[in-house]
Amino acid sequence: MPSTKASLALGSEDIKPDDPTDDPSETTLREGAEMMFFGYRSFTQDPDKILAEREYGRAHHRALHFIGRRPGVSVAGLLDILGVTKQSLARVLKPLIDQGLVEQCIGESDRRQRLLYLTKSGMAFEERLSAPQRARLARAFRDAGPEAVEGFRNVLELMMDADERKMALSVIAGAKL
Amino acid sequence: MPSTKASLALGSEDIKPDDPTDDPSETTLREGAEMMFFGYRSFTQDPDKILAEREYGRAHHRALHFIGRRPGVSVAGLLDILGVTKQSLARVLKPLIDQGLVEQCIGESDRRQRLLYLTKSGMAFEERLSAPQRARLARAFRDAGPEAVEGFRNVLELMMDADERKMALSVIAGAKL
DNA sequence: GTTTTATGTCAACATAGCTGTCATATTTTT
DNA sequence: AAAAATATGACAGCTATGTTGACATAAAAC
Repeated sequence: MPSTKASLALGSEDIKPDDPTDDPSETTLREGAEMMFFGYRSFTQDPDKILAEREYGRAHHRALHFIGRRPGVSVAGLLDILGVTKQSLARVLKPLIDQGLVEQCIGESDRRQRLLYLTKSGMAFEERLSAPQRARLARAFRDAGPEAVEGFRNVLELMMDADERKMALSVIAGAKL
Repeated sequence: MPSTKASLALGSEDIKPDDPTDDPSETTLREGAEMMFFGYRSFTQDPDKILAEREYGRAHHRALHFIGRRPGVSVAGLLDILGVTKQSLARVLKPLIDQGLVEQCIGESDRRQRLLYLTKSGMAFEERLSAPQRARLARAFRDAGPEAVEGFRNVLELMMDADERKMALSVIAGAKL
């Protein structure tokens, strides 16, 4: 059984050798899936703690984040990004508006639209939520090195279906939807 | 403004140059956080569809996965891995036991313990859930290449706090908790 | 002027996390 | 042997976040 690459795992499902030119081994895949689970849990834990102080949840952070990223996004645009239903978003958006973190402006070209912006305090709260998360990411990126970051990014990008990838990359790049 | 590295992003928060010897830029961090969000959503979508056929959810998949990974794990051990409360786990575990996917055996050394195992049909269903997820991961890993996979793994690992990392790696390696 | 679109809202439901309390069986400690 | 600690199971009740379907309104498009 020619295993050319030292593997961290001691698991028993490894039915393929770790030949880099071949498909990834079952062990590599299982490890990857478990890293996704544990890594994502760590990734979200900092803002979750802050959100719990008020009566907000992770969905509020996501809305604040993407409104901050795309000031003037329409409700429909935000629905596309978040991938939830109108009602799920409304339940999150309403308290944010009522409590002065998000502002609605009527669209200029289309007055049916409600374009969304963060207020000053919305920006401040979003910053407070994101700061520890970014610090965590910064530490991981710095310690892993730029090549690892590139690999991390590429794997996540390739994990998406074509449509989803197109949408995600356009959001990340800041292009208009 | 010396930016030595072509960046995908057109965003405006980039206040530091992309010097690999320095801390990651704000743009890199924001892109990384957004990739985590979009990537994780893609990662979970395949099993979610299958789970929805029955009255199961993502939590059932996680329980099946880790019981399959560590046959004979105790309830307390599974609670440590999943990081949820006893009540949250019980609500997930009970239907799985009732419907014959998970089996409980009384511990030999400590008869208070209920050691958990997948039944034949539990293994089959877990396999059915994981197959499309692993296929998605395999495609991403193959297309990104082994170095990217290593970077992906390292970044996720470094994202965890020390305690969490220790636990996660011991689970992934299959060591006893 | 009719139709389509963008948005908001209401009711109702499911999943999945949480806390707190209590019960039971078993092991460990005194 | 009695008491304390542990492992598990089960109850009630709360929150957050997702879902569907129906309906209303305002503005745009035809």
